[in-house]
Amino acid sequence: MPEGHSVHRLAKQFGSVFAGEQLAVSSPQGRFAAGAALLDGGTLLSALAHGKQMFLRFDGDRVLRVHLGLYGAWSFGGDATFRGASSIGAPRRVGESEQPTGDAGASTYAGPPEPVGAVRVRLVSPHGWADLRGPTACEVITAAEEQAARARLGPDPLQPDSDATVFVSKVTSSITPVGVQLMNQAVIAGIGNIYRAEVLFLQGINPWRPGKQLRDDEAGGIWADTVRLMKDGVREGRIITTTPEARNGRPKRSAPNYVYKRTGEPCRRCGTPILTAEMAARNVYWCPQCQAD
DNA sequence: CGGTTATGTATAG
DNA sequence: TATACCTAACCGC
Repeated sequence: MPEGHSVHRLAKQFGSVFAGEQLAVSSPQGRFAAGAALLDGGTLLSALAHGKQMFLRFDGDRVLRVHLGLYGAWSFGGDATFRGASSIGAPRRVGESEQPTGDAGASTYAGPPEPVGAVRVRLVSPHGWADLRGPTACEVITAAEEQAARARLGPDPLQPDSDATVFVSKVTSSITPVGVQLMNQAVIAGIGNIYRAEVLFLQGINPWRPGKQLRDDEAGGIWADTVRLMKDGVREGRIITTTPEARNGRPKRSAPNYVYKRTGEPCRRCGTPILTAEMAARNVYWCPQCQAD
């Protein structure tokens, strides 16, 4: 998926283009017909991202909980109030940016297009539309259930009131490798496979090191760098972790990351070939020199 | 056109 | 640890 930064961009977008609007909700694909009927005609009050989950709060104690999973994505279109709205979700290539959607920001908006492909949910306001494809989770819950779902998540580096000490104490109290813990959404909410690899490289920490062997300041460094990287991700709409110097003058898209998906290629800092291994069913990447342990 | 791949998670065993 | 979920782009034939 789409790591946490994408979900925060989505929540912002829903808040700016749909909040306060009455929405027609449907499920062109049919798999969400019952849930769509519950929401149809409701007014969107607010949108919130916590980690990789998004909560769209409607009036009448109705909340649409969406988790994009590995392949989910939203696309948008509409009149001038939708200017800048992009398709946000699972990119298909490393470093890919969000794609402008068909008629987002059109000066003459004539309503939503015929649904293309498997559209699980379609939201339509007087000003535009949003289509959701391929989510892992998509359900209508209550505000109380939203609170319960959020209580199962760890602190989100992108929420200003998140408590870094909660993350630090969790990660340092378990012998589980730090690279496994960073993918555990109950430890820190929003990190995915790219941020895991990149933040551990930047902090010079081997993914296999047990959490208990991290000093508090090392865990705090992981948190602080994750906040920085994910804020950059929200701003850019892509995960760019390399500095211009590390890219050696090359464009961001050709060298966006230090280690992610660079198996066998030379480390951008020391030239040592990047290693990869399976860790908790996902590929982890690291530089054996810069992240000796 | 079929096989592969993906920034994720839940569940079974 | 393995598999299911179930979408779309990409690649090789």
